[in-house]
Amino acid sequence: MPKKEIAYDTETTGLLLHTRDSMFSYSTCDPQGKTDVRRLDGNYLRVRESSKHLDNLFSSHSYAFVMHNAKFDLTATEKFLGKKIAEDCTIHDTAIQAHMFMNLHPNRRLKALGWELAGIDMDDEAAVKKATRGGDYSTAPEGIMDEYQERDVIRTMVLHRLFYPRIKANPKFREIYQMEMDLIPVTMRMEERGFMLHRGRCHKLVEWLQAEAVKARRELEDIAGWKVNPDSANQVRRLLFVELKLPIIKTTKTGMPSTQKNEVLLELRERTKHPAIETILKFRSFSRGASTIKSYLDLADADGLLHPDINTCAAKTGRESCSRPNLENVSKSAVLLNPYPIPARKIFIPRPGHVLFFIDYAGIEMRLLIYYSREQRLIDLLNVGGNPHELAAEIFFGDKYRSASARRKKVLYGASKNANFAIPYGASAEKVAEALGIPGDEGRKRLEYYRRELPGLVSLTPKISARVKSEGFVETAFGRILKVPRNKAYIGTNYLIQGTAAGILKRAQPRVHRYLEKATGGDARILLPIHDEIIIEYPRSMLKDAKEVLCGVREVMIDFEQFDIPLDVDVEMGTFDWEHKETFKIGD
DNA sequence: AAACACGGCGCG
DNA sequence: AAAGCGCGCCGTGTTT
Repeated sequence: MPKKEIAYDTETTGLLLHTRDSMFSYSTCDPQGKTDVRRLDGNYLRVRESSKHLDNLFSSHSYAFVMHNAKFDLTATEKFLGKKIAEDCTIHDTAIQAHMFMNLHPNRRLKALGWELAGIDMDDEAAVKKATRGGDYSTAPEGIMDEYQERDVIRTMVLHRLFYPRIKANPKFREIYQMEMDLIPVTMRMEERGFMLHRGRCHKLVEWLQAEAVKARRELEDIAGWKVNPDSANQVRRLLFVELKLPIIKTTKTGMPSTQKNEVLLELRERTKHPAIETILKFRSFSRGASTIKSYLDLADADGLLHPDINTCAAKTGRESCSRPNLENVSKSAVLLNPYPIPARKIFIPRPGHVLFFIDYAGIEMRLLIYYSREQRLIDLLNVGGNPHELAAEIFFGDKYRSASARRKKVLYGASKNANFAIPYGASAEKVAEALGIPGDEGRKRLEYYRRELPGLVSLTPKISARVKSEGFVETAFGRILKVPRNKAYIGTNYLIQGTAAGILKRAQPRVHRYLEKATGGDARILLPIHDEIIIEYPRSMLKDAKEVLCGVREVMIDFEQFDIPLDVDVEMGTFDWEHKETFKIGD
């Protein structure tokens, strides 16, 4: 039986649904534009009446719910009703619909789209903001909220009627949209489960970092002779480039001398050895680390669990993002070029009785570059398990590479790998030479030879760029259209690779979720996706089966018929925390 | 007090 | 003309 489409929107006291906030009202709108606003607060009779209505709405299974950011409304509703609903209800998401046609749009908020696409005035939001004055929306006068909520469901229904027919009309779009809808309940279970913090370790680390930051700041003040704030780029500029007269290495987009770490401070440290540089590097790293970890503590629930907001359709390329907190950028203990790394991954631990598994796609970026380049020699190489960077090293350095010592080989291999990534993205001969660590004219020759050997990779960006200039978009292997700014056509290569990798991981997640459900009864669960990897929490009691289970996970992750290159994953296990990983062999 | 732009920085 | 791109979050400093 066809379901009746109904727009649905919830109002909550804030954004942290798994810790402090909750839903206090909701609204609906039918296809004829008839709206209904109901409060879940106030007197007992009203609460009882609305709760019953809400429960019936989701129990009847006769509606298709149209939402803008469905994951949020579904989470709020599940929390309120105290039961799972996401898996069995039919949903639409106008934020995801909008992304499919407007991936470059800077602000896909409901209000903005309603105004731009349907001329619906945004004054209702201003009225609510004014009425609440810093408090949450449950404190606004109900009359003002009624108007606001009515308009929001109308906006949602209008957007749906605008976008959805265009999706329905195109089989590829239908598949992509369905994939996005399938990802929503799976993502909800990750957010709900949460990632556990070791709070004792957090406190210790914060204390140490704060003390170190204070020390570094004092050292800097002694060197400078005034109270320079190392967090102020302006003050650091004055110290380094006016008072100490150090050379300006690069400028910011507004033309000011830059003081950033990788390209400026580390270079200045190398060149001048000035002690001020060291204290700035220390202070910035330690103080940033302290406030980041404090924010983790602040966001954790009573059990020490972090429940991030995983936005499944955030980036212009179709990638996901993560916030409150962002668990995609938790710093590692050691990273090339970082003299003062913060070991933040040590404070993330598996739940008691569990271990972590990290499953990441092996070399997916290079594999996709090769796939899109149509360079048959490299496609064949991947299919026999060869290493494209090894081949690149032989092309660049020939016998000099083959007969080098193991130590020297490593250096040449690393350089070749860098150049091998630079070239398909359109690097100039100068940049290739720089990557290889050889003079410019020599680089030109090597690149010429590389072009004769592997023309596909060299012409990849020029080809994509020409296409972007004429069409304004790239199309991934899954048929997703990604608009690319025409005045920066060369970034099309990046959009294509990043967007395709995102499509792979997004399709993998529901498969892995279902597989783990079947194989472990849901005892092993996905905690988080991070662009080309997923983190799984796995019960120790089932470790004897882990090899087999992870083989199954691998199978479903690499099963994509649209590619004529093979995909593969690397598996690591963390018994202690997110930092300490060891290779986990699943092969025979 | 709140909103914004900017520079800076972590990850993939 | 070009080794690239994508995020979220922090603190500073200014504007409203």
